[in-house]
Amino acid sequence: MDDGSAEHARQKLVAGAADMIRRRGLTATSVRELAKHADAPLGSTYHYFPGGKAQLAAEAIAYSGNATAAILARELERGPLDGLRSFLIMWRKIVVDTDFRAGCPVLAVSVEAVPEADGPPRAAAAAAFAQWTGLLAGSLCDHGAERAAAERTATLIVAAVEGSIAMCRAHRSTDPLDRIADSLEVLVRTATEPTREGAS
Amino acid sequence: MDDGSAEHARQKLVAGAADMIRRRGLTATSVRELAKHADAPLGSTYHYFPGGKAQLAAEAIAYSGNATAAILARELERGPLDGLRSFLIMWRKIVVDTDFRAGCPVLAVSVEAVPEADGPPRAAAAAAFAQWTGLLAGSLCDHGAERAAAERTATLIVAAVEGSIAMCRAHRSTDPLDRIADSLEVLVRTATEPTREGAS
DNA sequence: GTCTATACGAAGATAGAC
DNA sequence: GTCTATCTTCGTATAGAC
Repeated sequence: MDDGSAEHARQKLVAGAADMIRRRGLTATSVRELAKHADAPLGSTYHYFPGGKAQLAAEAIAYSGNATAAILARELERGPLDGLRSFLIMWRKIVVDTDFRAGCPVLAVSVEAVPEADGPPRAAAAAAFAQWTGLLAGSLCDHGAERAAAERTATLIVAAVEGSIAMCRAHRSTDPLDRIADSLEVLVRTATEPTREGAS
Repeated sequence: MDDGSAEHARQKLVAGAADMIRRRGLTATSVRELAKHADAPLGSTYHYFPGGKAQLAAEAIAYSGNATAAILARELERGPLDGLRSFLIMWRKIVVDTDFRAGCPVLAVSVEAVPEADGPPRAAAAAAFAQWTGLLAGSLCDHGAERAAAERTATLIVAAVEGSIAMCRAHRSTDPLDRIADSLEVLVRTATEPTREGAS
């Protein structure tokens, strides 16, 4: 039973790290405050994560990336267009619900070339981006898109969404996210109906 | 002549801040190291920038945003497509020349909701994004695009470029930036030739 | 195995010597 | 006006008591 609560405490730290990185970025996320927020002693943090902050960050990024990928994969089952829309709505909800104070932890880690962010955390960020891009590209391929075009479109979607999340936070407005929606939908339609043969 | 060298020292601090924020983000950029890098005593920093780190950061963001805008405006004179290409090449050069260790300082500030980043720095970031988007949208309008479509396309370009810069850093590869290029060019062509009437 | 107490350095900012 | 020396707080990480 200790296993259960111990793993729970560990998980709480990872989830808390993801949330804090999402808001402040990695450097501004202190292990101290993280432990306090998770009601865990500071020492426990280094017991669960011998690799220190870097390990904690890497697991937080992987956790967050996988959670997003799971939702994306589920929504993509209804087709690439529905997947795209859900993806946009999901991020929109995060920035709105936090009054533009939170964004994407994967993005945050990717723009901080601090020693502790290199290595595991950066690798986890790259894996998350690759996972999301791969899911989108796969769905586009499944719906008639050519391989190369699918990868290009998927990359553009991920890049545009990430960039617009940051722009929304800077502007304290959802306009950037809302404005890219239409163009991305057009791109998805174009990619999945290359010859415009009148698919459903 | 003291004016000249004093202003030079000030400018050196601003440029150094922009460079450091570009690489590490705002939180990991210390005023101490900044002063050392600019060969200025720590006290001088607070003499030039009474507002402390926040003021320094805000000026660094504005400086960087204006520099980018100046280049973008110049290249856009040859048309939106040439402007887009130059924009992409410019960012590509930054990430490649620094071995993927530097990105966009405006983006970095936008994803760090730390107290010192709110206020002036965040406002400067929003202004930079708005300036770039405005320049692109204006050029698209000048070349036949409708107002709303121009703004959507311009926003998508800025968002996609910013996002792909972060992805390039995470992957340590220029693939993301290279992959979005084609799609963005198609979007610009579509926006400026809405009825496909065979413009020059 | 868990956690308190602490080591050690660096952060932002300032006071006061030149 | 310029800058050195310092104050205070907070960072990561650990040692050693329970």
